[in-house]
Amino acid sequence: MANIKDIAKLAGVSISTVSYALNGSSKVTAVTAARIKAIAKELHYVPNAAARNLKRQETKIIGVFLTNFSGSFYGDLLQGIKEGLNQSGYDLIVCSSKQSHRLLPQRMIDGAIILDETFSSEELLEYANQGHKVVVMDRDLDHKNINQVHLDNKAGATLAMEHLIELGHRKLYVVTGTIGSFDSRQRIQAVKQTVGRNPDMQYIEIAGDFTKSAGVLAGKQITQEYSGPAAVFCLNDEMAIGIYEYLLTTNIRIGVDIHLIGFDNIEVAQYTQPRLATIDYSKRKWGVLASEQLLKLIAGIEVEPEHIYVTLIKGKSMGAVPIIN
Amino acid sequence: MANIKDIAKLAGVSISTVSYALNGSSKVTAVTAARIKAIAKELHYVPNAAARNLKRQETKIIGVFLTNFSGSFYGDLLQGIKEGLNQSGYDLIVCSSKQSHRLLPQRMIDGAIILDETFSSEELLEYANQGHKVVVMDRDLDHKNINQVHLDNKAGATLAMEHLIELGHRKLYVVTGTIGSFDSRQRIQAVKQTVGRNPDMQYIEIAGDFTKSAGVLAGKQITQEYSGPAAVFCLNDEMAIGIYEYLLTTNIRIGVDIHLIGFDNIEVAQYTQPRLATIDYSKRKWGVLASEQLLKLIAGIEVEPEHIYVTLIKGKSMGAVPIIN
DNA sequence: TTGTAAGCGTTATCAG
DNA sequence: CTGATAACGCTTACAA
Repeated sequence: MANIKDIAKLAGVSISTVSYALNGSSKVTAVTAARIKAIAKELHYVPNAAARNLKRQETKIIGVFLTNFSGSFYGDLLQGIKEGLNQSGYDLIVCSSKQSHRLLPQRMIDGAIILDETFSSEELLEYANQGHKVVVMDRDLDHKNINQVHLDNKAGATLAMEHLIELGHRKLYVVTGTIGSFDSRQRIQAVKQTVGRNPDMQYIEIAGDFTKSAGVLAGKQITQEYSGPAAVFCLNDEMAIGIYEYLLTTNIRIGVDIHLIGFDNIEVAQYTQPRLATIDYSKRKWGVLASEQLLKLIAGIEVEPEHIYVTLIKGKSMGAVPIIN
Repeated sequence: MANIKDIAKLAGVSISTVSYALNGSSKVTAVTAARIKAIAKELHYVPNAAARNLKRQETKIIGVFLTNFSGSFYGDLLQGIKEGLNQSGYDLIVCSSKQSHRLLPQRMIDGAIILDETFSSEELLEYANQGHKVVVMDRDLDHKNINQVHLDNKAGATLAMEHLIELGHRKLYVVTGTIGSFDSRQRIQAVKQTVGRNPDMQYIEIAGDFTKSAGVLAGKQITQEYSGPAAVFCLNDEMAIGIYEYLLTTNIRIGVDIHLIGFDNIEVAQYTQPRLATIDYSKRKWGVLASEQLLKLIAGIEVEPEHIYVTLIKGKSMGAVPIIN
């Protein structure tokens, strides 16, 4: 592990000259700079990040925090974030687990992008109070060191609701997300608004938690109570897949007896048969926007909270109710 | 951003006393320690990682490097790695991109787990030569600072081959992975061995790259050449899904006309209809093992390279060839 | 153009 | 039990 001292000794110059040479300062002759660089290369010199970070008071690393690594959900999102950051010379690291929260307050990263329920909002506000920069994608937080980029949940849920109402559905199950989840709450709120405008609708809420197994459970419950066509709005695709999978084991037909619509348009959604109706949005763009917001926050540029637009994807999993005369 | 100096000033003690107190040394009275801790908490003191890393010459962070973030492939694997590491007080960060390679030589991480084709083996060997600790999961590298944990590719490919031969198949397509991929090469080798033992087999290789779109292309080619039942062994599930998806748009029936088997048992494999036959293994265990190997490497404990065992998962995508008399 | 030296925030050795 | 002080490796005024 060579350091600038070693190089200085070998080159017969002082460490500051080495530092200047390696950082391309014009304060040093082209010849000595070349000589120093040659020696550095030969010694396989790599600057020590800890020392440099300590001096510069920044790491040029941004952390993205996820509740977990599973689910095909995050691929494009992370890709988007990475693109945004790399362009500006920042590196991206992805973290998941309570103990890695420390990376932010300990200043191992210059900022954080949060999509992680294991952070409490109090915790985030405290970090923000200490001057740490944060972008949240999964909650609503007002602080000068926090920016937010949200999905347009209200629009998405409303699109889904209007679609199924248009298809004639009047009996509706809604499988909710984790209690306390921002996205879940916003979606439920929009659902209730739409239901409120359609007084002839029967509305049944099933508590879920965004996981596939919650979907399976919901599927069981719905099957047991089955008494004619019903629409099921799962607040994410993962749970819709759970229901789908469960219904395959019964003789209830999806898109005929039970009608399904999800949210997120995850990859598997297109492989189900019939195709899962769902709400789509650009996960990549969501990520790009989040990274941009964080970089602006770090640079001290003020920004407005932003929204990601959503669209309806129709699928045979959500069919029309036959009109009964 | 309070530091120990601030605390020392407020507590009326020296910085070394503060350091001892905060690190729970017995060299300091319980009362002063308590007083110092109280002040630290009040100031929201958090030790600066850069300074600590610089002094300690370690970061207690391990980096996992992936070629990309997409694909539902990595969830369980990362979960396994994380569990292994967290137990030993290490944090996990996940990286992807050429520029983040720097984290290893710059000593921002104490070691790396590689599942990333963007690292050349030469690059890894150079890091190893500099004393950096690495575990590789995607290649074969012999160095005292590198450990390896591989899938039993040979066994997996052989299982797949024996299965399809047993079902009567004599015409075989193999869709390969990325050229130069260790897993792909090992699997092809096993395939060729089995083919060699069955001289009546017709063997056609289609170059792929482990992506779904490569599968779609392969599907097209196979369809064009179609002249009776054939088995297709895709060297990963992702490509098998590509073929599956393409065949759905044709009137060729999977498991009847074209018989498919993949490798990995990714999540979507169970949603295809008919179910995709594939080779399964515990991705979580693979991760746990990799983290254990890395920690041992760091601790200076010698270990043997390890293998992950694989099993065959049958599926209706791979049916029997009707016996023609 | 190059060298000296201070400082980033910790930890740890050595005196007191 | 507590306090100076050096050291970790680097950057950067300031001096020569």
